[in-house]
Amino acid sequence: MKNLRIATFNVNGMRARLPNLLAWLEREKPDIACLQELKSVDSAFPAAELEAAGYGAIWQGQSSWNGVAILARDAQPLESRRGLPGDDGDTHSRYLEAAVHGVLVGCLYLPNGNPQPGPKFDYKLAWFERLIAYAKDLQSSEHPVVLAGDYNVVPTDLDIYNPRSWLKDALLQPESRECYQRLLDQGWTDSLRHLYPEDRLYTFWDYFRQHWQKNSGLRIDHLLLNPALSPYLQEAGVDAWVRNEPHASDHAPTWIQLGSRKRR
DNA sequence: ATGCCTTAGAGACTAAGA
Repeated sequence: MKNLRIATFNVNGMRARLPNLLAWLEREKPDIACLQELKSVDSAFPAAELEAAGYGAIWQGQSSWNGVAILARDAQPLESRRGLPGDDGDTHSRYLEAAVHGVLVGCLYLPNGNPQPGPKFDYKLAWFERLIAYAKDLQSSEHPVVLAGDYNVVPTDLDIYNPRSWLKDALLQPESRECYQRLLDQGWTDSLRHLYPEDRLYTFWDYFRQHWQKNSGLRIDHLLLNPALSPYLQEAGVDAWVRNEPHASDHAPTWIQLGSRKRR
């Protein structure tokens, strides 16, 4: 495995965030970037600007909400799937998958699920079940696979500054956490948690109550590796500086560095 | 229970986010 950096970044509006996105790509130069919450239609995707920055892309847009994309540095992602199987009536743009730089990359935007209980929470859990069912074959694949994106799940209380005011939120519900754990139990590696088992690492800080300034964050953007890929995990982190920029998304890019197989 | 803030897209506001 050659050195490869794979990142996931919920941009929260592609149009509003394009300058921030380009500045991040220029500085960090990820080889692969999974984007979520484009909030714009396919025809508005800034393919030319990304091309000029050195990135090929595929995207699945949607007006106003959702939307996912996969960017590849000096390459064109080879699309292998758009949309999860299991519900032909699901119109949300939340899953895109491609072969890039020798890795199969699943880019996902899992439903938020608020308010709960209610139909949105039901949709979240149903979508999660479809992901778990679909991920089973990817997990056992002999090809390297990463499932990267905004999972909208705070896996444990270590992944949030203080759960107290979030106890009724869909991101912390036992059902949401149970789904995430059941996905991991298939044999996926949660990259950041694997490398930093006891650290408080956040990927999202909401716009309210000066949560960024107080580092009141949540870890909800995850990169999951199958056993064919996990031996090559070398480093992982969060580009928190992006969250501190003017006009920032409420998420920061989260990344892994792959390289030669780690000695054990 | 809700605001706190920000986005998109419509239309002078609403829905949604997490």
